[in-house]
Amino acid sequence: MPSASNPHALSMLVRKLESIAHLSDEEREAILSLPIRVQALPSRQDIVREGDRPSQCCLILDGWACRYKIVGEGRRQILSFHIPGDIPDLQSLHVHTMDHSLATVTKTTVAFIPHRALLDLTTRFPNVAAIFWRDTLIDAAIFREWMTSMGRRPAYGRIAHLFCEMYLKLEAVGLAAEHRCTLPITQTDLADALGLTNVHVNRTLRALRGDGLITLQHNTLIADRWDELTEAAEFDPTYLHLENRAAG
Amino acid sequence: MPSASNPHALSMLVRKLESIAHLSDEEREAILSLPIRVQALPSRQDIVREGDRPSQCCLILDGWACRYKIVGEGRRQILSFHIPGDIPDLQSLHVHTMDHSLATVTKTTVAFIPHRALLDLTTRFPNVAAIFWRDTLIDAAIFREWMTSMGRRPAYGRIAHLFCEMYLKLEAVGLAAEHRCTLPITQTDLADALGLTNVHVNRTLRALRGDGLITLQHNTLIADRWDELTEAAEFDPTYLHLENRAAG
DNA sequence: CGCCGCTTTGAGTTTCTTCAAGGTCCGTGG
DNA sequence: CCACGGACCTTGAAGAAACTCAAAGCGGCG
Repeated sequence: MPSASNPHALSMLVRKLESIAHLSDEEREAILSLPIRVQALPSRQDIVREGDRPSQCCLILDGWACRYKIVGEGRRQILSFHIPGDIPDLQSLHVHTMDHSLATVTKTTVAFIPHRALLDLTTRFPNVAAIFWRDTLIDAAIFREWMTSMGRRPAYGRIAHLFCEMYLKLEAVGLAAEHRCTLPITQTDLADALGLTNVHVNRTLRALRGDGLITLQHNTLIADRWDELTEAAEFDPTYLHLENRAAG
Repeated sequence: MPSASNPHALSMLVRKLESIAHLSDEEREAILSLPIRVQALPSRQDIVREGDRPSQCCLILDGWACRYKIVGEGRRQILSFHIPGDIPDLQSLHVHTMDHSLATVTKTTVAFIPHRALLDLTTRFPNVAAIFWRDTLIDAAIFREWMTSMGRRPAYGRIAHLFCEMYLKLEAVGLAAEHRCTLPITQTDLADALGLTNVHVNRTLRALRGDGLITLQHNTLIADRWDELTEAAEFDPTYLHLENRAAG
């Protein structure tokens, strides 16, 4: 269902950017008038593949996506999860060959924005360029935290840490509150994101539930004891650099 | 030993940037005339610490540095290694609070460049801004590859992969050739970078040596069988995005 | 109702860790 | 010149965390 220009779609991007930096009225207007092509995608579908040289970026409007790499025979590493407001392949503006793939996790609505329009925007508004740059830097900060989790946290804390992170990211764009959020991913996704197996994730989730830290059913996560969850995760939100919490 | 402006120092930065993008003469000149303060540091010394809000960036001129986080009691995760030409804290230009620390590995010479001078440079030369942005994006690509290693490669391939990466990074700035390079890090550093213990790294190195893939002594790494090493690592250099190999 | 994808559980195995003790190398000081 | 100390490397033995393989249970959707 292509759409020439849908202000509601781009307002998701504005909200995301305002969760990490300040936008002037003029900048907000310029972003809202970016040309987009809206598209609905089924779950589990590749959007961009490793080796591609895309000429557009992909803004998530609804649903979840993930970046991943495949190594060896069928071993998958999920590199990040993406929620509405994210542009998971923003790096393709300046790094032309994809070194990983991007796929939907759930049924997803995305908006494609031509590189040309984004580059033009960054030329006219250097401050918007800086904010996009900042967004990719926060992306990198999250990678660093995931590396730390995979290298130095046991499964229990690793899962807890991811839950804390996803909750705060969703909250920052107004998609979660009261320590409750949707988590539309399978245990196998979780395992591939955390460097574990689905079996071990299953057993560790049971431990988290047994300790009363979380409730997780029907794709809904409830952090019943947020403080204990962050403690188990050794979670410090600094790395998310959410300097301006978005209003709900 | 402060120095008002040392063209030799900044030529290391120019060489690094030219290994990932093209610079015009004017841009090169502007970079070479950045104000710097050169400083010699001993090994194992913090340069910037988690929580700091630096007002300058740090260019490595000689020696190695690393970024790291400490979690829990004394568990360390090394996030990246840095070699001459790198600006490991370039992200501090737009992400003001450090979410990790930066330290020397060996005796190191660094050049500090004020944020103000770098921001001014990026304002005057948007293309230089794009190249700096690109550099931080390649940084992120390397994080993704490390995540993939830690999540989905066993110790043997993980070590092999790091060796391939460091060799190519050194080669790209003219600091290595013929599958031989310096590797001035301890087995404990290696362990902390790869999410292993020093004991296990030691045993796995023995296996790599025993298989004839590498020679490693006196801080010198020789990839005796480069092709088998890359194969063991499932190494694909795409993620380094070395589009313009620097001449030696 | 039945299928398919996802979750759960069990049993046995591997990889990696922990703890502990020697060994080697090298710089420093007597 | 040699003894000493400290940092780093090496090795052994035991144990824990996580994996593999396999099967059964659950649940939502067509």
